[in-house]
Amino acid sequence: MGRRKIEIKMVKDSSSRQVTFSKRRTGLFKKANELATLCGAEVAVVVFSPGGKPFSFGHPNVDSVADRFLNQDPEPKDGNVIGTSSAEKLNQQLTDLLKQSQAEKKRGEILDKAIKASHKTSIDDLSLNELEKLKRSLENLRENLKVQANEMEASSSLLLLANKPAK
Amino acid sequence: MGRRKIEIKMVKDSSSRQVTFSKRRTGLFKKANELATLCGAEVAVVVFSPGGKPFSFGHPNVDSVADRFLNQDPEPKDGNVIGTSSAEKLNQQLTDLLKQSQAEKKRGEILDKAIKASHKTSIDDLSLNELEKLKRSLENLRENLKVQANEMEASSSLLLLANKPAK
DNA sequence: AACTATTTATAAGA
DNA sequence: TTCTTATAAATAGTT
Repeated sequence: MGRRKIEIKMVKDSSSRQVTFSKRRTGLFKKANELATLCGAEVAVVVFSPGGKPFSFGHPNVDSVADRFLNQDPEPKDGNVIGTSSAEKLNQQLTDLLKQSQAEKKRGEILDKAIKASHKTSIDDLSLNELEKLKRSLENLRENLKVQANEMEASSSLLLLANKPAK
Repeated sequence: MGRRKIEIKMVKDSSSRQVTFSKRRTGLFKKANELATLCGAEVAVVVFSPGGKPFSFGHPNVDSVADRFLNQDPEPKDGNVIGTSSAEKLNQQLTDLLKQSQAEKKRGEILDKAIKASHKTSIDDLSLNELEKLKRSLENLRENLKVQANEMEASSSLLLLANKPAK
C-alpha cells in the first residue's frame, strides 16, 4: 500500500521491520477502533512486537473482551465443566476439514492433466487455463484452512480454559 | 474509504451495520495476519459482533498470545475429568495444521513459476519438473490432512466421551 | 456477491 | 523519527 507493492512475508532487514511494525500496529489499532465504533462491537487486540514488547487495544477494554471470550460457551453442567456443545462443534469442524481434503483431491487431478499436457509440445490454452484455476483453488484452500484452524483453535481454547479454575 | 467519506460513529441502520461489520472484520483480520507475517509478531484479535457472536484471529493462535499477555502459566490441573493432555494434544495438532497451511503456500509459489513459464513459448524441463514436484506435494498434503483430521477426531471423541457420565 | 468511485493506509523517500 | 507523497489496498454505496 505504498510506493511499491510488497510481498506479505517476513521483512528481512531488522530496522525496516521495526518501522513496518510501528506503522502497521498503529493502522491495526485504528481499524479495530473504527470497527468497534461503527458497529458497536467489542474488540480486543493484543500484539507482541518482534522484540517481545506487548501492545494492546480494547473496546471497551481488553480484559472485559477477553473474559467474555474465554468464559462463553462452556455449558454450566454440574459435575463437569465442559458442555458437549463445544466438543460437538469441534467434531463438525473436523468433518468439514475432511471435506476440504476431498476437494483438494480433485485439484490434484487437474494438475495431472496439466502435467500430461506439458509432456506434449507446448502447453495449450486449456491446460494454462486449468493451471490458473488450480492456482486460485490453492489460494482458496490456504485461506479456508487458516480460517478453519482459527475457528477450531478458538473452540479448543474454550475447552482448555474450561478446565482451569475459574479466575 | 469508499464512494463517500463516512463519520466514525455508530451506523444506525441495523442491516447496514451488519454488512459493515462483516466487511471490516475481514479487513481487520487480514491486517492482523499481515502484521504477524511481515514482522514475525504475535497477534491476537477477538471481536464480538453486534449480535454477540464471537470471532477471533490469532498468530500463532489466540490462547498462547492471550496467556502470554495475561502472564498466566498454563498450570496443570487435575481432579477433573479431562486430563489436559488430550486438550493440549488437540492444540498441538491445530498448530501443526497451521504449519501445513504455511507449507502449502510455498507450493502455490511453485505453481506461480510454472504459470509464468507457460506464458512463454513452451513449458521447459525445469517447470515440468516443478509441476511434478508440486503434484507430489499435493498428494502429501492430502495424506497429511487426512491423518491429522483422523487423529484429531479421535482426540475430540475422547473429549466427548469424557464428558458423559462414566457409566 | 460483485462492482467501482473514493477514501485510507502505507512503502519509500526526505 | 517524523513528514511527505506516490501508489496499493480497503471499503461505502450501488446493483
